[in-house]
Order: sequence, then structure tokens, then C-alpha cells
Amino acid sequence: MNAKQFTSVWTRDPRKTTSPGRSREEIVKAAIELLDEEGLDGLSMRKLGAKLSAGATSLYWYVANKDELLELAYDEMWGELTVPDPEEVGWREAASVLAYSMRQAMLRHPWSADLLGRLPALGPKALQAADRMRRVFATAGFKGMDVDYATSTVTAYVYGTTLPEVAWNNAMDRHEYDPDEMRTMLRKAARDFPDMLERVNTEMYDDPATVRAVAFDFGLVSVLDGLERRLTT
Amino acid sequence: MNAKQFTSVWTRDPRKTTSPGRSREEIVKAAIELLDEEGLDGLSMRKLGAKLSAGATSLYWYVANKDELLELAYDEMWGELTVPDPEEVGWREAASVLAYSMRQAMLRHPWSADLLGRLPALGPKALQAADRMRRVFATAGFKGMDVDYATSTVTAYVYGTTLPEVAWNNAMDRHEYDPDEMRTMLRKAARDFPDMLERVNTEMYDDPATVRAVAFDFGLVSVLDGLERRLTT
DNA sequence: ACCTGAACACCGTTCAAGT
DNA sequence: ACCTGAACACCGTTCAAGT
Repeated sequence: MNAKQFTSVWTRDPRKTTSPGRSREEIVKAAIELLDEEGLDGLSMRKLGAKLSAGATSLYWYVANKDELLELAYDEMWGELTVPDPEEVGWREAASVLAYSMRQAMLRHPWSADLLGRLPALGPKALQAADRMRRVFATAGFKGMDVDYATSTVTAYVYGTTLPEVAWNNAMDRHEYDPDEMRTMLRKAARDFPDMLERVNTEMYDDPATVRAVAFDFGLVSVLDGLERRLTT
Repeated sequence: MNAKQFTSVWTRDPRKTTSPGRSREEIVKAAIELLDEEGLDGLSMRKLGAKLSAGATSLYWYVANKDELLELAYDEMWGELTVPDPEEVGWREAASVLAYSMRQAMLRHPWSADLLGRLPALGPKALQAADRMRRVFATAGFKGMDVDYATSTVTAYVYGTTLPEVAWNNAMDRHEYDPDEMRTMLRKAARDFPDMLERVNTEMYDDPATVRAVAFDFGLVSVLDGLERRLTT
């Protein structure tokens, strides 16, 4: 009966921000820098401590544990989304801009892709973003739960496209990227799949960024078309 | 000029499978069991060694490092997808079944959500699944690159919906889940967002599984509708 | 109120040594 | 050909002790 409480940074009251010493914001900012530069594995309490010229364990005064620190960093990234006012630009345009800015935020902070499947986004900035997104689809004309369904359909699409993109970039960063090497490797891997072999020879692997941008747009338009159809029937 | 080679288990020739001693399959199987039971963090070379009653370092004879082991486990999960023959059931039905089986596979192996943003899916089973998916959209009538775009639109949708679902489940597993606790917590968090507050009172948090199933279907139908529209214009 | 270092229980991985 | 244990360089976190 007495279930343990669901705990997360967001359930706890934040420590008062007194002026002396370090601050939570400062720590989170430094953590994000480290994450951007070195990825999720690059962030350790010791390294972060050193970066702030403090003992590794000093951080535990400001943050209960590393997971909470990640929750805080994660929420910052949600704060980078821009969700236009649908009354001004129309819902389709607003949805497009939102989708693109989401993709950009994830590409800017590749570690966020690792957190998507691990931490629910319950921080204040994430909630605010979610609220503004709902507004987009509410003005589009969706009613009741359909507002939520529509919202998560497009966010799901963005997550889903950007995630493998990030995975790919990560793999490329760890090694050197050489289009020719890659091509031969894929050709070997795709030996048994004629259809796939065919497209290894396209420009897909010379200019993956452009191909992905086109692919993103194709899918986004389709998703929005599909949602629009729900409105008119 | 001499870029380092892109390395991954799949570029390397597998060791011959001689009968004595342990085998790669056995190790991967045990790894997946551990992953399913304890999650990504639960898998350590030492624990896995113990499970196979072997020294932790014995495993390095079969596998170059932990990352390769994860690549192998990841590919197994891709092997669990069922992609029906579109000639038999029609492309929409085939796409639906594929989407549902993908979602199921991810929910069965929650650790796969953590790998989606980290490892490109280049294993043989992943490639085979990708090939069969392409066939679905090729028979639907897409041409050239559009086949790939359509394919990744629906896979992206499935990733994107299932990922936060897995994240949520993970968070719930770590603590006890109590709908009432959760509700009060969310009510507090959503204090500033009236629209959101409203739906905390729905059945959404009493029976999240059903709500998610409905949401999944809503989005899937929309995505397929949107793709169908590309075919007819 | 804030910060520290030592200590604990873990990691992945290398390598010389064994059979 | 296969397996081992010791060793190295890391982790996150606790806690008594300092200012």
C-alpha cells in the first residue's frame, strides 16, 4: 500500500540559491559543456569537479546524484525549442518550425538522444514546451485527447528520425569518416540485398547530411498531411 | 588520407565456431538475458562471466570488447521483427504489422531503446529487416529514394513513440508505481499549465497502457494516411 | 553553509602466464 | 586454442572531518 515515492529532481524542492559558493546553474552549464564536447560517457563527477576547480564530491552538495544532474541538463535542452504561436503563422507552419528546432536541438546536444529512452521529460522547460506544442494542435482543430495524440505523433517522428542520425554521427566521430571505406564496408554488408546494394552507389554516402534533410522533410510533410486528414473527416 | 577504418563487429570476420569451449551465440544469449532482467547498466563483463561460470576476462576471447557484445545483442533484437509479405496482405496491413512488432520488440527489450541513439543498426538481421521493410513500400508504389524515405518515416514514428514509453517504464521500475502519488506529483508539476492539469484527471494515469495503445494507433494511421497521399498525387 | 579527502564497491580492459 | 588472475585506470557515492 505504501508505495515508495516517485523521485526525480522535480519532485524535490530546490536548495535556496544563496550567493556564495557555486550554484546549481553554474554546475549544470559546465555539465552541458562537457556533455557537448565529450558525450554522455565523457561526463564524470570527477571531471566535472575538476572543470569547476572543485573536489568531485563537492557537487553532491548541489545535486543528489548524477542522475539528477542529467535530468537538469536534459531539461535545459528542452528549453532550447522554439514553438511559434500558431495563431500568427498557422498550425502547419508552427508544427514545422517546432519539428525543425527539435531536430536541431538534438543534433546540437547528441547526448540528449541517449537520455530520451531513459529519463521521462518532466522538467519545467520540457513541460512548458509540451504545453506550447499542445496549443499548436489545439488551434489546428483537434479536440480532447486527440490534441495529445497529434502532438506526440509529430514529436515521435522527430525523435525517431533524429536518433539514428545521432547514432550514426557518434559512430563516425569515434573513428575517422572516409566515404570510400564506408562504401566498401556497406557494399560487403549489403551483399545479400540487391536493392540495398543499388543505393550504396548513390550520393547517399557522399553527402549524407543533404540526403537526411530531404528525408526529414519528406516524412514531416507526410505526417502533417496525415494529421490534416483527421481534421477534415 | 589514410583514414582509420570504420570498425564494428560487422566489419571483422567472426572467429571460427569450433565446438569446444564457449561460443559467441551462448555468450550473446546470456547477455540478452542479463539485459532483459537488469537493463543496460545491469550488464557487466564480470557479471556476465559469472553467469557463464567463467572468468570475466574469458569473454574477451570471443568478443573484442563490450561494445561489440552490445552490437551483437542489438542485432538479435532486430531479428525478432516480423515483416509480412506485402503481396499477400497488402502494403498497409504489412506496414501495420511491422510497426506493431517493432514496438513489441522494443518493449520486450527495453535496453534496445538505449542503443538506438548510440549504435547504427548494421548487423545482418537489422539489414535483412530493413530490406524486407523496403519491399513493403516498394510494392506500395514508391519509387527510387522515396522507398527509403517512406520506410524510415514509419520506423521513425515507431522509435519515437516507443522510446518515451520505455523511459517511463524504466523510471517506474526503479521506484514503485503508485497512481495516486504520481497524480499529485504531476498536478504539482503542471500547476502552471491549465490545459495539462485538466488531463491529469483523466484515466491517463490510471491505465497508461491502454491510453498508449490508442495513441500509437492514432499516430500510425495518420502516418500511413500521409504516406498514401504521396502515392496518389 | 559549504567543501574536502579517504575509502568502498564497483567498472572495462590488458597482459603475462597457465593448460 | 582457450582460460585465468593480477593489475591499471577509471567510475559513483558515502561519510567523517574540516572551515
